[in-house]
Amino acid sequence: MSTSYQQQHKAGDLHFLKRLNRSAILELVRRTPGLTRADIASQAQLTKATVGAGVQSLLHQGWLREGELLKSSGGRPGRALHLNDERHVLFGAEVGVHGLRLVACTLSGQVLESHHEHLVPTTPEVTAELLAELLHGLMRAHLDGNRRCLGLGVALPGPIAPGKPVLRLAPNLGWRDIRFLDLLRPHLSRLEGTWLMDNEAKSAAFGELYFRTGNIPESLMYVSAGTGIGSGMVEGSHLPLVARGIQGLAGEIGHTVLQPGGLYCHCGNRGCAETLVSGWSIRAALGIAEEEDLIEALLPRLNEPDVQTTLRRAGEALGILLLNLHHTQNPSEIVLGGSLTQLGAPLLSPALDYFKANQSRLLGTTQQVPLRVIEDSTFVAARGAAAQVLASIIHGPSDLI
Amino acid sequence: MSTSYQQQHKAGDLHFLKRLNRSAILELVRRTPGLTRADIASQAQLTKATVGAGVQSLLHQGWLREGELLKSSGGRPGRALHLNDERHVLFGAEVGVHGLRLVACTLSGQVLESHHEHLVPTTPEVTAELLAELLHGLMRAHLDGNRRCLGLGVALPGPIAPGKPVLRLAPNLGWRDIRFLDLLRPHLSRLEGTWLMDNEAKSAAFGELYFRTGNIPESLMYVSAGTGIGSGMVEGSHLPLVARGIQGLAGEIGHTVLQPGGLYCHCGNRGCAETLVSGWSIRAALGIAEEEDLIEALLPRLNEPDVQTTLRRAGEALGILLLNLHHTQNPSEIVLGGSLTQLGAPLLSPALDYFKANQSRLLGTTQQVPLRVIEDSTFVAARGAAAQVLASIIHGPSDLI
DNA sequence: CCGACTAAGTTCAATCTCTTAACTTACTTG
DNA sequence: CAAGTAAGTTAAGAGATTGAACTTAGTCGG
Repeated sequence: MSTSYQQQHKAGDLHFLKRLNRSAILELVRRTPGLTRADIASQAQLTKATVGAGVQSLLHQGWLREGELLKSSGGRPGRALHLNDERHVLFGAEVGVHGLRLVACTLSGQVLESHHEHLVPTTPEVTAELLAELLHGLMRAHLDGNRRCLGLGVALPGPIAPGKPVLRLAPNLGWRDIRFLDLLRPHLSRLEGTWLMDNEAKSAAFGELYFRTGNIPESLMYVSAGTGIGSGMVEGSHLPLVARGIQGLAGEIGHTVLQPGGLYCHCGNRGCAETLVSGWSIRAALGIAEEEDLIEALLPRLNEPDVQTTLRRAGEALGILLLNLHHTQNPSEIVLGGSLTQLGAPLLSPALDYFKANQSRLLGTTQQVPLRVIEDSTFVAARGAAAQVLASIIHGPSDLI
Repeated sequence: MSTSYQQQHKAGDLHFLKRLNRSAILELVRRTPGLTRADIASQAQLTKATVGAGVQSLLHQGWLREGELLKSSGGRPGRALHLNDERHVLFGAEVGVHGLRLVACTLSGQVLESHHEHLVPTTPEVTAELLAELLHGLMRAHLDGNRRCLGLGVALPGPIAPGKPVLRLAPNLGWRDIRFLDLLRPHLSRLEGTWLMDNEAKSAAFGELYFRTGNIPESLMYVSAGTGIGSGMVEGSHLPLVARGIQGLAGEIGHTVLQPGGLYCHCGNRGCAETLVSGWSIRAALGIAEEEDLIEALLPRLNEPDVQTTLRRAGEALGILLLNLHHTQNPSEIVLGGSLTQLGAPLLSPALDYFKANQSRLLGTTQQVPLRVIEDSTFVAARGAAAQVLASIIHGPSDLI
């Protein structure tokens, strides 16, 4: 699992304990807005006195705010506590194959502003400079002296070296071994806080789990179907961890083999999932040029038989892929995003049908794993990267809490 | 991930902190035998005073023992610390399709005694009674008043309901929804400590990672190739967590689809990995009856062309399975066990060759993921279940530390 | 309208754990 | 054999949580 911010703390002192309790309080309110001090005390197994002191300091530092007085249940009514969305800002960005996406968002994950710049990234250096410029615009608008910047997260379309901020490979950008944050830093010296980068599907998965309130799934898998196909798995409701693998290859489901002896993939192997379902394989099957936008080109053609056949076959492969993930990692919830979801039923129905028909074969349960499709996932990864910044501060070694 | 013993502690008091530090000290010595108090202090970021007090209490309770005086490096020589293997005992058992396996082992994972009872389990009740009887033998031999029993772990051949001690399904035993510990308990009232049960591949994976000393891999996947085929994934060197999934289906790689439209599997779906590589599919392909021991039947026939073809095809499927796991979860290390490994090169060479040939395609690195084959994995799962007992005590809410 | 009741939140002395700093122990080196 | 160095111990002090008493702020019933 090993997320970058995971505490190496095997042991701790009193200061560590204090921070642990502060972050536990903050987490409880984050996940269940409107909790009272008394609720926190009973849920976190702390005394009223400790919670009182902790809440006091979190209020003072602008992490929490007091809300309405709750209905009394016979005694003194409790005071609702909420995240204070006014005093901090998180920045998230995604470098995609077809553009840059940026968000500024609050502690609770509310997007203050987003921006989508359509372009085909060229070199890492030029892309970093452009992204920095766009980020400057967001910073000007939201760092007005009232808000403190907590940091920047960048999502990238490829595996990241674990432990090091290095993009190992982005086949669809033609990039390899890029220290993208280092390219960004000279242009953004005034952006303070935590800087991090991650794979886009992993950032997206993290954000989808982390910003949720109420009933939190134990784990969540995000499947990103675009030019390539990748996934991110997040587990643990308290401190969600992202599965990375020793080389950052966890989630490279596009290169799992579904058809032994099948078509050659750009990775050199045969029968990879991406040869069956991916933006590039659909382009290849239908002869759509790189310059054209795949979705725009296909949406008017969905009634054509060859388009339908291609999408149905791709959808069937996607269904198998989803079922294989179910039997390999069995996430509590699957979220399907990426540009291909915009193609709708012709692609998705065969996938969802296969998954639904087969997911309960082993156990014979009626319990179904929820599978949610996000039609517009434009900012999901960028927002997820911002979520990772917040988590790194709440659970990491930072002293802001 | 969510192992049963994972602390729900979101917050803690001073007593919790003390236990955390004690368990950190114990973990450090466990992973690096021969550490001195000074080494622990620097590695755990604690002061000499805290470590001194912690070690004192762990010595007193029989967890640690003082060893030899180390070579001085100019000043007072440090005193080596080791796990005390004399004062505690862990019991582990596995209910397999072809027999019961039991071990008694020490804190450091050393097997004091093991027993393999060849039989085909009948009903859960009868099996539990027999297992209890065999365990009584081990208890008599090793609970001599000098040792305290820390608990019992039972490994079972099927998915376990997460959070509940229920075996959801064991297709090769014909069992379903069995509370095996509840069946065992009436016969073993004198076996004190933590009781737990888990899937055999998950127990095996856990034990292979947990009892290792020195350089610990960040994660480890155990692939169990026997009558069926399953896997277990463990991550995190400090507190290793076992991936289970929301229904306990994580690791059911035998039912990932490798051949769309392929043969029917007993689960009802088509083209599952188990239809290509598993004890039962090899039996089916070669017409070997259930009554015969598969390995004994095949070992003399390895030169026959149809046996070679069958095993080569199965091996190729196993290779694809391993590569898919590499691209889905990317473990730091893969361990291959289960009875089929005894078939040797005819099955394994195609698998290992395919994996080695393809694992570095994406990144183009020279770094290879180590893949180790265990020829005799008889007691791996039982010992792993014992490891899980130890972990549940060191990291769990128990007050023995 | 008012007093009894209940539960939320606060205050403060007590308790517990870690830390700092001085001290003791034990071996190496010249 | 004395100086030097590092391991390990001890005792006073600092800091965080706790428990109990207390204050606050509602509801409920007469």
